[in-house]
Amino acid sequence: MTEEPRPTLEAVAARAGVSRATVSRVVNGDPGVREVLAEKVRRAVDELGYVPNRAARSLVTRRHDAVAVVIAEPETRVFADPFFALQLRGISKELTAHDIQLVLLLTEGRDDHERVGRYLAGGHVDGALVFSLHLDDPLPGIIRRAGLPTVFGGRPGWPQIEEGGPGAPYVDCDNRGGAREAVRHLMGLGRSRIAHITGALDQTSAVDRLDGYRDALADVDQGLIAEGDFTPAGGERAMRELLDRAPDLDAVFAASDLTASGALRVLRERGRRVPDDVAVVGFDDMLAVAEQTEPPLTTVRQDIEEMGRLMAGMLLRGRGGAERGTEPVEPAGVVLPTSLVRRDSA
Amino acid sequence: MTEEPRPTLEAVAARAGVSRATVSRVVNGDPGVREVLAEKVRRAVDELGYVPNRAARSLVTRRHDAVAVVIAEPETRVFADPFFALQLRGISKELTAHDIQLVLLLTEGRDDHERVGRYLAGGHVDGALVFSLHLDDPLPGIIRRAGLPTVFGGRPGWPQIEEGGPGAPYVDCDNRGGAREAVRHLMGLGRSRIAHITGALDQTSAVDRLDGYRDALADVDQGLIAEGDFTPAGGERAMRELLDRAPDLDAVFAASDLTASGALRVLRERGRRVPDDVAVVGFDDMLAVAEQTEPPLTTVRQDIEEMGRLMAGMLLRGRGGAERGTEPVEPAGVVLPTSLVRRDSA
DNA sequence: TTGAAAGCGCTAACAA
DNA sequence: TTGTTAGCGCTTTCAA
Repeated sequence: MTEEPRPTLEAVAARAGVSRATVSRVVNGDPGVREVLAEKVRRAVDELGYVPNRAARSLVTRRHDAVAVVIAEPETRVFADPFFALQLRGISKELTAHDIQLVLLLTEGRDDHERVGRYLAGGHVDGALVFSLHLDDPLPGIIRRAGLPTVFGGRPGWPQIEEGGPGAPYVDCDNRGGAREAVRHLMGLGRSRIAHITGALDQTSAVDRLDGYRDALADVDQGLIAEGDFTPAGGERAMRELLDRAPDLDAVFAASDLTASGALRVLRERGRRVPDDVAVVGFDDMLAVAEQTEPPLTTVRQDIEEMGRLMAGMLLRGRGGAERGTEPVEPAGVVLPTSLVRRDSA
Repeated sequence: MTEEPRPTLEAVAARAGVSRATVSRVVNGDPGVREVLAEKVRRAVDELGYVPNRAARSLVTRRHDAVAVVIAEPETRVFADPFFALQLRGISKELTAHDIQLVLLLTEGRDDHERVGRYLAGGHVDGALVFSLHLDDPLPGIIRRAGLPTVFGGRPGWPQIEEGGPGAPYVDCDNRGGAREAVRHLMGLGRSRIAHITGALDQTSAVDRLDGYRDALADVDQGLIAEGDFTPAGGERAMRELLDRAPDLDAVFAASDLTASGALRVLRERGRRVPDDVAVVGFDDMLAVAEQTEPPLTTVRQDIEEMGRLMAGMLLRGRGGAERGTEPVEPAGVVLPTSLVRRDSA
């Protein structure tokens, strides 16, 4: 590693024939510098290829221009789906536009939680974007205690209103509304025995989608609800269960596209035609899945990348948890709309 | 943001009744400190909840304990597959074990290249792990010029041996060997008209898999090769082409599982039974795809997470590009073995 | 509008 | 073995 000493403020100042302070002002866009000098400085910066030393800057400003993205418990099956990739893209775009660095923290298991907690509390980043999948995850608590501005991805599992204060800021899609729309679509198709395969019910998204399903139905036949876990295998299992329990069902709303893909396989295996005998609607609009199933899947789309962008935006605009001074007026959560994408399965 | 001033070395030193230097030594594991004092210091650290200020440390050590992960051109279709998620997991695990931070840099388009180049050259990280998908990507060049230790994910597209020096370090799976094994497996099944749907040929992985296909065959019928692009749609297109051009084919080796899934759909549509009429082998062993196709896909597995871990390991062990002093003796690239996973399609 | 100077919290000689 | 001290490169009062 050839250690070519990179130019410092000092060097730029010397070259431009001004003081370090002036260079600093120009570099940081302080308007109180005569244009003649500013120009000189800019030229010197260019010629020398000067890049500010972030460490030195942080040391005095106590800012880091970096935020942590914490993805908790990325079990293979969950993490490996395109969800986080897209969300990361959205986040990255927004952060990049503001010249903020993205520090990625992946955790699995208790030890990691502690490590992450220490890191976040350690004051190395200016804020955090947190994805916590499970209701009983201790990480959100740890993070809140760290007193760092934070925005959550997905509605957090704990009660939003605490001690009169605002809840934790989060971004989510309208799981409940989307589910409602899916079921209503099936009803519009004339289906009357509409089953639901849930997601993993220790995640708010699954709970909300189940609630949406219930919303849409006048009265719900419990026998038409089977528990899944967002995976194809879970979808298969639940579909078999449903078919045994309620052979007369004529539609299925699955909590995810992956779930639906499993359900479709079982339906095919059992000789039910889709959508003729049984109409199927998924959730997510994961293209790699929804477009590839047999038949292609009608599903509820959520704009995942946009959710990421929004999370980052909220954090940067100071909507992160630990506010300073003025109490936040806006609601804690931002919920993005979903839309139904019609393909062939319903 | 309540700015509770976090304790400094100074504070710990005062509390422990020693000098800052001693505290620093203890914190950094310098053995030359009497156990009595060390213990006192450790207690003070605990009581105060002291966490070293990384900025201050970097400023003097000129190290950052941070590594950049650069993912170039994450077009939706490519980035959204589980590949990077898994690789990131592997990388994250290795870095975490060494208490190194992961700074994620996603790029799309020229402007970003420049920005990334500037960031890497700016000396904010100690090294970089780079995923560049396309042969003509300018990013690798930019990065090498930045003079930062770097390990590439996937065999880089430029010639490995330059001016007698070692090539750029990289980690890849044995694309060529895996392809060879896939084709030989098909031959072992008695197939004689084995077609190949390539990946995007501006990526080395696709080129290497094509070479492997050619290796296995005594003489290759060009009519049995169709160009794909790693997507299902590409697989469909290529499969149609092949079926028209060589209706007598009895096997297909697809450059990826996604490609294979498209091919399977066309085969079904054309009434060819798999594997009876046409045997199909994919590449990647992406579970979400390979286990879900109809029939489940026989494919070549690569251990993606392990590749990530290895990349990080190489970088940390100083095998990154810009060496200091001793010339690296090991070969530039590390190639991980693949293995054939048999399911039902071949 | 500009410059001089005082640190930010830490490590690393060097002395003791 | 421990302490003293001199910066690392930057921002930010404060004076000029």
